[in-house]
Amino acid sequence: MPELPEVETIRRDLLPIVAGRTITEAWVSPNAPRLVQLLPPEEFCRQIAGRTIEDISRRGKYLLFHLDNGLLWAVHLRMTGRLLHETAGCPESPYLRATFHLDNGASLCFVDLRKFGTMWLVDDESLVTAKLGPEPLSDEFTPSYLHALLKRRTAPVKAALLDQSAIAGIGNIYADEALFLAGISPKRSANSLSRKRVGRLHSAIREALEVALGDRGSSFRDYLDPSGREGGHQLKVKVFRRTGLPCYVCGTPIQRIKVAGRSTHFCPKCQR
DNA sequence: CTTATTCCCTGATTGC
DNA sequence: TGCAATCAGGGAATAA
Repeated sequence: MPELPEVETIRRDLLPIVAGRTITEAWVSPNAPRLVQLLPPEEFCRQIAGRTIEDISRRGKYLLFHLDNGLLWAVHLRMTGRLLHETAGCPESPYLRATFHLDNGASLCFVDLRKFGTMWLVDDESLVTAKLGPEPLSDEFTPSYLHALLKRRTAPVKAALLDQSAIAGIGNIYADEALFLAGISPKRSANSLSRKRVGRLHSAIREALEVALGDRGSSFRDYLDPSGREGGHQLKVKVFRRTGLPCYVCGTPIQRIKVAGRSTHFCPKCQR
């Protein structure tokens, strides 16, 4: 599940190898009817062909390719999407959903087992990212912002962290990790946290994301970088998918419960 | 406005 | 062992 650290790793890897490259031909699988949003797939392919990639940015979990005529190619990998860079065409795969051939013979190959991934070709970024909250690693994301946000919510604090309109880019892995680092139970109602605890949570969110970014993200099941390599942070998580294993701090077995409809891992002793 | 639920999709996992 | 039911999960849509 690519979250902010994984998507940012993809962005950083791809930028130097595709910036300045022109997409010579695009193909979308007829077996991926929901992949391309807002445009018929044929029209999407026709419009993106001939465009040069000038830059790549990221907003939350969205990867944004800036094209030479001002159009934006936005990609969301959702659960199982991968954007692979191949130097000699896309290998056969039953899960290959779209291909983008470049003018140097390389290709970007969109592979997505579960077909939840989506992409857009738009002239206005806000058509895709308008509802997103601030970037958690930006100056805009302050302890005061987080405090005000949590104060008006009665849902569990984890639900607030997963809400992309509140904070952009946190998913199930880093919500659990941040709450462990902050020593806060994922079940706690968001508005019950003191300002001091919110301050700790703010730092913990940044810590969890920055360390994971340094490890090139986490590969629990599906995530691979553009070269097909795994990230490294799955080996360092404190609670995520460590159900029954001892907490690194106190030795108490890590518990798994459902919060906000998502499996949630936490230490019942360290997180109150 | 917020919150809870359902749906999409398919391989992996669980349960009888 | 075998096969069916359930799970996993981001986010849109829907309902309350």
